[in-house]
Amino acid sequence: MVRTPVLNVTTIRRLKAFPWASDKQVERLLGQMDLHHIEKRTVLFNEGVPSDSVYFLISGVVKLSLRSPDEERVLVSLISPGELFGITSLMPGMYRAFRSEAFSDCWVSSVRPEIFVTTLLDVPFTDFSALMEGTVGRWFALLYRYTHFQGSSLRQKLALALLELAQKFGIQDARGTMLILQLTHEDLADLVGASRQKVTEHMQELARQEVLLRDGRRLIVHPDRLREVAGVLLDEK
Amino acid sequence: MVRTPVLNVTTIRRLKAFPWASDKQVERLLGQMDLHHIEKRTVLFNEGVPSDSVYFLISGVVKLSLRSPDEERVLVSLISPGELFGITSLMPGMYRAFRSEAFSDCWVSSVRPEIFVTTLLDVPFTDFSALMEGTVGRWFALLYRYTHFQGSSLRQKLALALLELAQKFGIQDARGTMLILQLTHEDLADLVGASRQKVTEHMQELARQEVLLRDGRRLIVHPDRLREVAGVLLDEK
DNA sequence: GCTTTATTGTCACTTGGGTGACAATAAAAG
DNA sequence: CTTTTATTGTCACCCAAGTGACAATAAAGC
Repeated sequence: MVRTPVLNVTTIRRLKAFPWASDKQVERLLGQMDLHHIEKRTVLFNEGVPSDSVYFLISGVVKLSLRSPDEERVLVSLISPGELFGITSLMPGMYRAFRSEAFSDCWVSSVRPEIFVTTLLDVPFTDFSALMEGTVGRWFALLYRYTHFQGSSLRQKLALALLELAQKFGIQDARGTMLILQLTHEDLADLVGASRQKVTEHMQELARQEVLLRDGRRLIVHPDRLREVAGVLLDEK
Repeated sequence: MVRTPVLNVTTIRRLKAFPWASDKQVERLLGQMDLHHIEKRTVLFNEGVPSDSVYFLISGVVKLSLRSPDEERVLVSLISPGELFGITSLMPGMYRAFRSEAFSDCWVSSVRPEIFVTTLLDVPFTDFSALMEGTVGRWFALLYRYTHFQGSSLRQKLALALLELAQKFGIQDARGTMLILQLTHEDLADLVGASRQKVTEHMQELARQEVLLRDGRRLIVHPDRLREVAGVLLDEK
């Protein structure tokens, strides 16, 4: 039989979680948190599902992962006791980017993000959430790209990088999405961590397959075909 | 001569920045923001310096980069007009993780993070800042690792990953920092995006060089030597 | 303890992408 | 327009890391 851990202010302090919060705030938060025992290998949430809870790890280890284009699993991070995770739920309308599963037997607690924020910070959740999206949302997009670089070929990395550029710098054009940016192959190489020469080769290959085309030194890309090449079944905004 | 852009509520709305904020809030914020013209290739801030301002890009393109172990530049991201950047300043005591420089001629505006937060969200900056650190701080650490993976050898990636694990799961031991975690070489391979076999080879090499040692299936590492191997001149917390 | 299963160690072979070198263009600068 | 400089294209060669295959250990289960 497993002994249920005590979840009180002392426990929280020992785990060095929320060091800035007052005892009163922590107590109020604890009153709203539930407690689950999760057996090793159990999946807490999968990538793609709506983000509706913040999780707090009390004991054990939680693993965050995603699947790469070749069906391999990329281990993104291991969560240690005292850490919060699943924090995409602090931004509006987000979906889980990673799968989380118990790496060992765990005790986990969860809260609705609105309660988490309003308890620890005296501010409406929607305001906080919107500010988060406007600020750290970009970091998250970056993290998304970099984690998906793992286990991808140069070709796929290029497609992924161009996709991000298209979202940021693209304007609609009769022939596709035009990037209003003067990018050299060297810039692209620095972006995906490759050599200039190989980028040239792959860009030509992509042009030959009509995934993109060059108008002088401007690029026109086809986001849907890029998505196909990137091999990531991403439905993210 | 360059024409100074008008920075008013209409401009902000056109750039689709802070869509959640009221006209009044935006106006108050604008009153506190300054305006700079930055010429192409000018460095706004370098990695390692204290983060003390939030930046807002009005026009042009800003480039975020870092230098890899082999002195190459990794292009982390290109910022488009309407985006905020330099947001590590929203967390306490942070240093710039990336260099930011003008990729083209730019108009940039900056504010002190305290003013930014208190204007857009009615909450003390220290509270907000602490909550940010406790939540998205982890994302940032991840982003840090992944961006530094670029242009690193497997050996360096392993060192970097082990360093992160030591921070999370390490306890002091007479022989170094012991990881209280049962990690297989396959787990490590998934973490750094490599094959199991090569990880085995490199781990042996690292053990031979006394960067780490194995006690049964537990790892004991030397963070300072790992840092050396990682080749990243990181002084981060 | 003994058997089964998971993990580690080792090696030969293949391959994607790095490197250097140089030609062919295309932009800038004058 | 012409010269200079930056960018793109192409190739041969090399190397780090992936792959498959199997032996050697070490844990875990019984």
